[in-house]
Amino acid sequence: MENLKSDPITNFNYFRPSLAVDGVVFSMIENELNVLLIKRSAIDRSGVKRPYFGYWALPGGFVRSGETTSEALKRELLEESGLDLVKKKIRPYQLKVYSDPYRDSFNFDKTKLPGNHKQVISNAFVVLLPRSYNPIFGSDASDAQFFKVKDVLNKKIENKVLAFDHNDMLKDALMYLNEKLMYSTIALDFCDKYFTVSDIRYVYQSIWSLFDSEIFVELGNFQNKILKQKDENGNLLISSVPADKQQPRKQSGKGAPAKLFYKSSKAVNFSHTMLPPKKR
Amino acid sequence: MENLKSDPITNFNYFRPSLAVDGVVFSMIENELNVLLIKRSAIDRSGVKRPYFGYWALPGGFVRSGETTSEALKRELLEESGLDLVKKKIRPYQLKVYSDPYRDSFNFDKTKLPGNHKQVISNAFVVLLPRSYNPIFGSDASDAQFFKVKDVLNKKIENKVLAFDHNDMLKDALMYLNEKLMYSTIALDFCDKYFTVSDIRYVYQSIWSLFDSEIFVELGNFQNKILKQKDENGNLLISSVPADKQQPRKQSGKGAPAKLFYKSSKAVNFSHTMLPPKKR
DNA sequence: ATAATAGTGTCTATCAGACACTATCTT
DNA sequence: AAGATAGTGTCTGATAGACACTATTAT
Repeated sequence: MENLKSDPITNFNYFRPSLAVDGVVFSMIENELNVLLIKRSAIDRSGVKRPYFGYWALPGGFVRSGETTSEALKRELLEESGLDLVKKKIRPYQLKVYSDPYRDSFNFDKTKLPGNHKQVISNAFVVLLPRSYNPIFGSDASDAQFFKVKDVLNKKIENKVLAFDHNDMLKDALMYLNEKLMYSTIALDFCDKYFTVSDIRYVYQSIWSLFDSEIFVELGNFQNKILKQKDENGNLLISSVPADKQQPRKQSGKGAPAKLFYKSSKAVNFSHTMLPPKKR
Repeated sequence: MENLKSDPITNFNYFRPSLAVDGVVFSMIENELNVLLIKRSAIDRSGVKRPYFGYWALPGGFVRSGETTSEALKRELLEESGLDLVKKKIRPYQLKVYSDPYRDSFNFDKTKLPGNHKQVISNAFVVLLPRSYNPIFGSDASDAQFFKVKDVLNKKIENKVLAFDHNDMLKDALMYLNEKLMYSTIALDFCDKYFTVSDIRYVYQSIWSLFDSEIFVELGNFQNKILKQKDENGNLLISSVPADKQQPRKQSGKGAPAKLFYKSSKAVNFSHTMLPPKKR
């Protein structure tokens, strides 16, 4: 009964679970939504492979004493994948708590008394990386890799599914992202300091496509709308960089070079709606 | 070092915090948003008053072994206030995790080594009660009472503030509610099986008023809009009860009796937007 | 009758979607 | 020149806000 304690007031036994964090780290790579996965490869002292050995999983780990869950996430991401959210000033979004006692089924032994199994409760986060910050992409021999979300959803990964309940976490994170895209300026999290309208448009296009493959975000209408977005004081959401300071194009590609924009400093509390197009 | 454990793989000490739940339970009482609070009155064995003795706090308690956080919340609400979410089929919404090591400052002793203080991590929920389900309201001598949210925000309660970080939880819950009102059909959670359009309108009116006292939800436009809300298959969000089955008015009041409506069974995934009015 | 609430209809400004057209780049 | 992407403008139908007007109740 190692994780049961007696409450001095109630005399009820309450317990101290293992508290974990997991991160659903998204990145736009070549205008497609990708998610960071870590290959599980731990073996314990007695030589036994740990649960879901060889499976891909979301990055994460256990919260330590004196840490917030958000701090734990940042530490684990740095350790497991080299992503430095603090340095890059990237703020993780709290997604949900996953607390089903059976969620870590390998650790759950029904024959034991309550409290004698290891119940792992996880606080999941969503992390959005700006376009240019992708220290992992390319080093293909690594345990940490980005995968196209579409491929993960279609089970086109080793062992088909993710470890534990990480498939649920991914789906919940996508729902979260889909909603936030519509009713906040979170799409700009995927952009660098300077960005083009197309950069934003592809964020919407790629994510909405996951929910409805028919959706097409028309370029003209998107520009018309996004360039006019203002807050209640009339401040524009994005402003174009002065003509003389326009940087050379970032991606060498065909077509005319796009104007560079920057996000208004007031865009934090920017209420804005961008709904998927309805056909007429 | 009672709540430190050694991880067999990493040799890192990780810890097992106390995991709590708290509920921000809202109820529309006389067309105003109210929140359920519990008066803290516990004294421990040695006769010492527990932290924030005499303060009002959100209902909640510790998660037990084998429980999900949501189950713990339901149990605590039943114990502390008699609210039976299971029986009434009311589903709590996960709000956030509060994990600041200093959040329970009375239990935090900076002179002790890390791991030797009691770090309490809480998973907060939002609960919306339907209009007619209010077993507490009226029994004024109780430790559990509903307060007008406006009064709590204006510190018009005993000791002015809530216990712990419950003021933050309340504010976060209001932000959550405000957003969900706009982009989901969550307002109907406050309604009974049969309800009037005014019932819904007052939900919006009272909550939006907390954010902007100028806001006035015009009756005619609200009716025009809400009665036309359809999902992608053309199903109406709410339908009127057939004329012969219209119940007698619930609240005796002035004015014409309102038609009763019911929520479409398909309203769960109903995407709908109801934004606060912009002046013209 | 009067006040209060419920409900419908209409006018108008704004906005979203479709799409034409121009501009600027690479190959 | 051809193809591709960027960006602007216009037409049209839908919608939101303002508000008039009717209906139905209690007092």
